[in-house]
Amino acid sequence: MARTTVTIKDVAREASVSVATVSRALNGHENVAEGVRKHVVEIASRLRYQPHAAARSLSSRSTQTIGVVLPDLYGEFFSELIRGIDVVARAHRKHLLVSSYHGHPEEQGEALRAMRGRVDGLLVLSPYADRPGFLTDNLPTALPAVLINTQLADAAYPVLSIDNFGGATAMVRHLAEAGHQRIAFICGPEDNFDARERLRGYRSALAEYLPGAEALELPGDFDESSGYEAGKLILTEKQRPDAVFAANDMMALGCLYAFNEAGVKVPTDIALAGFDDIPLARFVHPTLTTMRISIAELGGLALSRLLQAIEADGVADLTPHTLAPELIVRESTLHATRQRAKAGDI
Amino acid sequence: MARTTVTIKDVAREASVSVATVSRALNGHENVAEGVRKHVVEIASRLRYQPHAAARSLSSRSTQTIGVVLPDLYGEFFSELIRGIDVVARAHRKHLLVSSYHGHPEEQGEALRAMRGRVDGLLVLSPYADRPGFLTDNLPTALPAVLINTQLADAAYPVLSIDNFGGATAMVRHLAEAGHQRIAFICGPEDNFDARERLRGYRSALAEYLPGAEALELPGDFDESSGYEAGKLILTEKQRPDAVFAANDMMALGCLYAFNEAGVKVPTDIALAGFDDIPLARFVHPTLTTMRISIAELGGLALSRLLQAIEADGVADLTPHTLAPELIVRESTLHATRQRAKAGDI
DNA sequence: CTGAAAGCGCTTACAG
DNA sequence: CTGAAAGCGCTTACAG
Repeated sequence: MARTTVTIKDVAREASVSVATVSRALNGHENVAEGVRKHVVEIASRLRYQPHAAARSLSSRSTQTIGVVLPDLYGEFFSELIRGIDVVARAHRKHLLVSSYHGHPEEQGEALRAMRGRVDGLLVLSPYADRPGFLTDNLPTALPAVLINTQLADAAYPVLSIDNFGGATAMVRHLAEAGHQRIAFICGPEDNFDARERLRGYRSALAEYLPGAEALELPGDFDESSGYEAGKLILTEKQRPDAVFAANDMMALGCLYAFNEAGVKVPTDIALAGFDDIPLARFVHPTLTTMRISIAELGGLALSRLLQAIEADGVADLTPHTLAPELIVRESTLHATRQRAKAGDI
Repeated sequence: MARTTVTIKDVAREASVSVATVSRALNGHENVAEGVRKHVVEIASRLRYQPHAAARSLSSRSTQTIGVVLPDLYGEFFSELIRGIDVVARAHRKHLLVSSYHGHPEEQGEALRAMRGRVDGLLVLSPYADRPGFLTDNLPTALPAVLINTQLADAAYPVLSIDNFGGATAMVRHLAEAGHQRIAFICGPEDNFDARERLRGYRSALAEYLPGAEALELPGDFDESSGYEAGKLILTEKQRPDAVFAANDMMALGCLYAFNEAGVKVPTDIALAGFDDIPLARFVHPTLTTMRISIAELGGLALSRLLQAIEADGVADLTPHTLAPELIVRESTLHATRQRAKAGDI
């Protein structure tokens, strides 16, 4: 295999110059005679020469790639996040090395450590980031990193996140102002930072806007089926809630399905709201009120910040950056008061 | 930055052995005295030594990483595909370098070429794969590759794909057997291989099962909104179809929304079927009849095949492998004849 | 079982 | 503007 591959030496020989000159010519350095440059470029392309990335990385100490370490690669959230990262990466001609670890701290530690020599910086979304020593033990020395949706005791790394707390608060407030008195909440996974923050927002807003109202919290895991189960559970409550706030849209859709099945009308019998504003939120019947968060933007901003840190030779701007979700009112909460849906929705 | 990083030399010095011995000890070679091995391992871990991937790749001629080149990183399909690939990659402790090119042939060519020295093999999903010379011009020499969902004139590379043609045929047959006479089809993007195959299947099955029936093909691009538009268009047909087959579920959902909006009942007034069996297909009302395809499995199989080729030093098994979709009958086509939904659906 | 040395394919001061 | 040489951090025959 190696035999068939052309190296910088082959180009140098063919062009009758030194490998140093080939390197300079191909990398666009100034100090190469124009004629020589052209000649080298031509030979290189004729030979289909492609620099060996590992060799280049080793000597230039730069990989032109960014490591992205996530709990999972699957699902709307990660998919969107990766998309946002990808857009910025492509604009800067960076490669993306992705890694998932599916919830094992050791596995993630390993994933993090294995990044040495592979990437110029790291984007990490980790529920373990706040464990004492986790990051310092596992992040390769001197590798700039930006954390996403993470809580961090000390500001050792830049953190970019969604204001889930504020978003949940705003939704509860919307429901309360619409006249709902008994608002149930379908929780997300307990080990999920966003989910915890949304729950915290629900509780806090309940205390603020509906003092004295009892919290009704149903378990959920962000999947439709858990929303479906929660929906069925809600219908068995002796004192049925008049509104349901699901910690994400997928669960809201599952819940909606349970209501449909039972003949319970949304929003006439009960209001329903989600979180995320996934594309389908506007295609279900009734259309779903939700909080819009721009996951792609989050990913893009995180990478931009990381790129800055890399440029600055590892010196990062540690100011935390928080993205505010936007309330999107649609049909599913439009009963009590006559609010109008936002324009722009189909 | 470089200063703070510990290399194999540091470990060797600290352990009072040669770098060669450190290398052998850490890589689990047999020919190292047990005591020495332990000692070296201990020093290495105390120093938090982590081998530099680029250096290792360069000398061992192996990167332990797989390149995944896709049109896009976003959406249900790619997300699932990456997930399937990820599972197998993790099992084999391979890293994943992902790359998207959003429809530009030149950009994809560049992405492909840039893989030299970064990966041990390539998984590629490309609409340009059948262009003469595209692959040979751009695939780094001697890099094993497996193509996904691609048509290839010559069997130069292994190809793994979904039997979209067969799936579409089966769906049309299902609709025809249920008594539908006039079946409309909402197409996917023209440059999409799966979409073209499904269209081909629709046409072929129409000719076979409903000879004489007129084909009614609506444009679409796999997004909900195009399905919504197609749905509205269908309702304006002077001779309204009694069934609609959308080239994917997302469009079927958009179409369903248009029908709902117009007060047209599914399946009473018109039957509706999709393709893909996305999770939401069973959560809409009515639940959606569709063809289930296991994208994750496709990705996993593709990587397994690639891993084999790499093991075999680039000698690949060129037998094409095709995954058959499975017909999932749900409520949206359950009018004309009294078929029962498959068990296992919520 | 161990070390010295060559080599992987580049880049980059250093001279000229 | 150009080349010879050192070096990036590893691995792996080759001797011993």
